[in-house]
Amino acid sequence: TYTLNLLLSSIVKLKCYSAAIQLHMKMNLVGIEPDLCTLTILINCYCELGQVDHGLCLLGEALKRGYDPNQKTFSTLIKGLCEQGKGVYALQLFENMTEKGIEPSMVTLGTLITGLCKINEVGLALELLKKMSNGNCKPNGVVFSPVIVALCKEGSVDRALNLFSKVITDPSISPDVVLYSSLIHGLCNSRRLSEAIRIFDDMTSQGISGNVVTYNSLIHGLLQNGEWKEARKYFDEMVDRGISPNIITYNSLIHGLCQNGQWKDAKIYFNEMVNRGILPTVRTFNNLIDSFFKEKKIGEAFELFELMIKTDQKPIENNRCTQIARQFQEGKFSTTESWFKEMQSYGQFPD
RNA sequence: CAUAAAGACCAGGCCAG
Repeated sequence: TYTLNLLLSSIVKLKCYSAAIQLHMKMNLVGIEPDLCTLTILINCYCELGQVDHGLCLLGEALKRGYDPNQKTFSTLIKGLCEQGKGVYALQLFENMTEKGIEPSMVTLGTLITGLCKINEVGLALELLKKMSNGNCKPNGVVFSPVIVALCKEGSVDRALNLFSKVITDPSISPDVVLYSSLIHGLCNSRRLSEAIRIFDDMTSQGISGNVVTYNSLIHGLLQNGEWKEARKYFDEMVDRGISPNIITYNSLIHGLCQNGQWKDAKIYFNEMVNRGILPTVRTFNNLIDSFFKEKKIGEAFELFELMIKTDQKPIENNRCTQIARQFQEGKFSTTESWFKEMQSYGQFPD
């Protein structure tokens, strides 16, 4: 059974959920009995396949076999219920487990809070947090970041700020880089960059250093706000501090620089990224190609389009620049009129 | 601490407004 679980676990890591379920059924026929861990893995599989009901049946099976479902079993189900939009049932299950004498762990609480936030039930999440902070087990820092993210997303940035200041002044909670980054990201997306930077500086002075995600949010936010020089400053700072930019950094940077008309720099970063061994994704290509078309750099755009195809990437369908590039490929722009027309759809007039 | 559970970052298209 131990070996079976090991195997199931790696199958799940590959996201082959139905394969895992089938394997379990076969092994069951051969007489290998599932333990609680097996069942928890399978519950997760059913949840991922959108079949929470089957997951609940497995909880029943666990009970029938005399197993005591633990925090992990319940967390898995709670997550599944939330992902199906059944936040109320998730809350019920959370309360049920408490009644049964299984103390929810921080992870269980975090799972529930995250699940509720992701289905726009921030209200329920906040209510639950309030109840929990009056109880015996105080929420840790982790459970607050999904709430902050959700509040920002729904536009209640000020409420997020409020909650954040309560959290960081609470002596029983030690804020971490994720908590700060969540707020920084929310502020960036609301174009409140000076506040984002202030929080970033606060974080640094608290001895918490930003990581690649923190910098990504800032760089992206600055670029969306037209502050591309600032964005490059943070990019340099990040590299100076020994933080390696990742594909998301480069995609944000390239896209943002293009939007700000800095396509030459964008191309430099594209080359830098390749030199660093970071493989451009189809997004990277699309951003650059799109921008080259807009800049009427047809040759460069087409060169990249071919490079994209050479390096494995499938062009994005339903996309203006893919369509135009294809038509180039097929030699459809033999007439100036057709080209003219296509380029007009870009809001540009060919020279 | 083991085989199972929680938080932050990137383009476009479509639909809704």
